Amino acid sequence: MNSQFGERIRTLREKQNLYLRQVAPLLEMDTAQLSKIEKGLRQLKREQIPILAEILKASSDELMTLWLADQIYAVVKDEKLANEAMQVAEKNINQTKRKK
Amino acid sequence: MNSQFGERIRTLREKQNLYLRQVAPLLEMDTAQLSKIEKGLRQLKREQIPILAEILKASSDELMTLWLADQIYAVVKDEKLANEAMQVAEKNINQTKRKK
DNA sequence: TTATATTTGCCAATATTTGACAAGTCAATA
DNA sequence: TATTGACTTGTCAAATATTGGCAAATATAA
Repeated sequence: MNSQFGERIRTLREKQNLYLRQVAPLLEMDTAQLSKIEKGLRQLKREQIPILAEILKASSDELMTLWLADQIYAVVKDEKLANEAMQVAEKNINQTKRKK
Repeated sequence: MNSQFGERIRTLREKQNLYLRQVAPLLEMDTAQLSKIEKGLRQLKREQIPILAEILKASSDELMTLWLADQIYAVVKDEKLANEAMQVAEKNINQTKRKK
């Protein structure tokens, strides 16, 4: 639970008036799995994000951002040093980028 | 490779003039494993961080922060949306904190 | 060469995540 | 209250990923 990505794709799906039963097969899974994904109990595969974005007529970048944010959140939730760790990580990312 | 945590504990170990062979048994592992951890090829278990901090006479919080930063980095490295995702995640963390 | 420290490669053991299915809840409505 | 449709939940084997342990390789110094 507590999944930004899951909440977002549920909202988008409902906005498109689509049922789980309609969307799930397009992602080659059953409704139970997609239901769990929307509730944050399972992870959508990274490479399926663009596919789902198209189905839901949404921005792939937006969904990818939320999906990544969920992964990060899973690492640091309940950590008292979460913010410090994020700062260090952010620095590393931007340094790596600069080197390219 | 590319592990802040690993680099740091190697530096600390060398500063204490300790060999892998001396430290590894205190963590109940062999030198090969600890070597890989220092090179970022394996992860130290989260619960072993305080133990290692004591051995190296270092700050447990500092090591924990670097360890967490490595986990975050593993998620977002190579992601063009890394920074956006970090911002979203950071917001979630601080909202969760506030609710407590 | 020998000795010591570290590294690397391999693979079985262990742990984690996923896929698939069945059974369950819930709400609407006949 | 029985039925239907949408969604949810639980279970568990299968698929994946990670780790532990060992042996061999490398490196450096004497």
